[in-house]
Amino acid sequence: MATSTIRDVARFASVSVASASRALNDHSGVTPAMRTRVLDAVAALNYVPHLGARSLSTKRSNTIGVVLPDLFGEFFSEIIRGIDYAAHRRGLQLLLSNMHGSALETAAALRAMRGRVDGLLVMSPQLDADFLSHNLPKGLPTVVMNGRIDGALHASIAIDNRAGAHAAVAHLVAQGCKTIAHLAGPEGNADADERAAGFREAVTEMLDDGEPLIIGGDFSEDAGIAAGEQLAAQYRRVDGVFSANDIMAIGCMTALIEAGVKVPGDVAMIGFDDVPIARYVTPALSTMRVHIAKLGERALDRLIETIEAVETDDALDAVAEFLTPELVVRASSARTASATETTTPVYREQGRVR
Amino acid sequence: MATSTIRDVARFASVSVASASRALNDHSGVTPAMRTRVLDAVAALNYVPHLGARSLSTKRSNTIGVVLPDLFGEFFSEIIRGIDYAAHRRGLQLLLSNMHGSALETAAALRAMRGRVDGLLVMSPQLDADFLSHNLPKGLPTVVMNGRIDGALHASIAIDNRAGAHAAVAHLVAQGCKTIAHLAGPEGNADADERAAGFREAVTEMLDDGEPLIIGGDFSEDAGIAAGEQLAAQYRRVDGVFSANDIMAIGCMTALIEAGVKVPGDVAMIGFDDVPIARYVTPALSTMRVHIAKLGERALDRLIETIEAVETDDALDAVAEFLTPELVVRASSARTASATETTTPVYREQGRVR
DNA sequence: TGGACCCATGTAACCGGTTACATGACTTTC
DNA sequence: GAAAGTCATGTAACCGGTTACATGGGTCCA
Repeated sequence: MATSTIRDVARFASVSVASASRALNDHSGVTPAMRTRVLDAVAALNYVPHLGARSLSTKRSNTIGVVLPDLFGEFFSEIIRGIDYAAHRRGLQLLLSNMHGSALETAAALRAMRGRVDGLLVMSPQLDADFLSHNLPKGLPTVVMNGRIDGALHASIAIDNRAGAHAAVAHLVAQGCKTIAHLAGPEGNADADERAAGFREAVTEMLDDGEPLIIGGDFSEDAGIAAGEQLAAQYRRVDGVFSANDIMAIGCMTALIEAGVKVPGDVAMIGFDDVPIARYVTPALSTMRVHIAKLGERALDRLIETIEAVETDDALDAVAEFLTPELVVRASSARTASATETTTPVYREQGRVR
Repeated sequence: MATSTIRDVARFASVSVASASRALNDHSGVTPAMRTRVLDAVAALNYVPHLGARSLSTKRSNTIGVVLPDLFGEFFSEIIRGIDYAAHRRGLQLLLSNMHGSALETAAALRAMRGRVDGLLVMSPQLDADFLSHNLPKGLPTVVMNGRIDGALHASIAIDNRAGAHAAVAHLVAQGCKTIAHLAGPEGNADADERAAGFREAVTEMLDDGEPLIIGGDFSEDAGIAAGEQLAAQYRRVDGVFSANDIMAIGCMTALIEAGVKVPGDVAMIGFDDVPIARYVTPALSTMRVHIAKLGERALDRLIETIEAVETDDALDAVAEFLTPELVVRASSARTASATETTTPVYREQGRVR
């Protein structure tokens, strides 16, 4: 049985297509008799509306486009979860497009959204504003997630990496650290760069000797291990490490401990992200928790606002919004017995989580 | 500037819409002159084709619908990653629809795919075949992932949970375990039920006393902890535990160790899934690795085959395909020093992974 | 030179919905 | 009882593409 159209339904019920459409969409001014006739026909023919056709004429797809770069596992699922949660509440669907690879391909992915979505959520830590404004289908409401701030062209929402770095350093200092090193992420990655910048600022601000000590990395566990080995071998003693992400922190810890350096006794360690593994390693890793699902959720909410603003012709200026990471203190940074200093927003765990 | 249509392009280039369309789609029989005129117009107007309209007339959306239940983090991202990987290779996009909640809602999600996708990937460990065949838009190629086998109605692909359970039990037996308990997942969940069934079979087959010992659980860490406490307190000594998933296994291990029971000394432990955390806990958790990304990838590949078969009117019967989990031996099950028995497909790690 | 053929281009129908507007039956009102 | 108003229903245009078929200019060959 070929799938049936609304005209089939209309014919079967001996009414016009307009009436069928009205009955289906609960329009006002439809006789109960008419409604039941149409619905009977729908049931008889097992009719399912063709949403592509519908959105062509209504100019509404009830779909949000999501364009993401290649993301590390947890990050990806969490951001989608957040977006999906907010989308689901509103009966929206998600058109997903991962962009592995070239800018050309990314441009194609963005174009491919035209006429299929009501709005766009783009995450592009490595793409600049210029590229975006050039390749985004004009007139499509867009919210940029976690990207470089682009001069009020689009609404954006991002992690406040600088503030996070500050809080991390402040915590280490409060633990009594005097010489703090930063294990950096890949250069060119916006998050990594901002965390490094925040680290520099915080260190020059809070420590006297103030020579910002930065070790290169690339977010991988191996980079962390390399850094740990390097630190262990080094003459100059570092007593605190702020890693740009948790994975490197874990690698670094492993290498340090293997080399006989005590964590947190000799070196206090703090990461960034709060990946699930962080609380399972030994010692459990202190970190700056990034509520990544919330980032996605908030992004979708703002996108909806933007879409509605466009519809009502309200000018809504594209403010940048930030989510502040929260300090999570665990064993890896507890150098002093009185490790109960309170830095800005502190989340202290009681026992097991979840 | 309102976004322009192909008619605008045609007008601007002073040609017909048909010619414009042909030029845009690289059809044969288009003069180079014509082509450049059209492309110039496209550039001048910054035209981007409306893919919704295109798919309406071509009956091809180049999009695959993906309907998933609420999934635990890693699982979700991995399956999407696999699907995306295979989809990306073919220039396909993904329309994502998570179904939290009711069957009614799920039915709606499935219907909402009509006219927007070329095929459907459905994962439904808790839905039965009847429901599916009733609510899937008829005539839409579909592959069921990890669901109950439904009598050749749709192609399906799933984890071979039975085989996995067998392998796990066989491994424990090879380690010298005499009394093995199964920490089960939630009843009604297909994966959980199959793993429990496999456990029963394996135990009655391999152990003499053969009374299958099953502890209820729900895949959560808390359930694992409860089970661990129960086991530690119990009179009858269990010397091996096969948990229906890793999370419960970890909880169980934690509770056992806390109660003074040695793992693997007193009780050998093996999980299922191989979540990333498994290798970070102490002792590292032996488990049945499920290559979940591959499941998604393979599902998409098969969906494409199905779609192509439909197009060429080839009858392609709906075979069920299985992915066999591989045994990963880590510390938690290494009871004997000579813990080098080889069960079916064994993956033995050398040092750190990734 | 004229008919057959080729081929680039144009015209218009179509995909499957929605909706502005026209129509006509039925009330209401004086 | 006719004019005005209401309201359910139908007709047809439209959303923005693609494509079957018609058209007509040019080449080829007898």
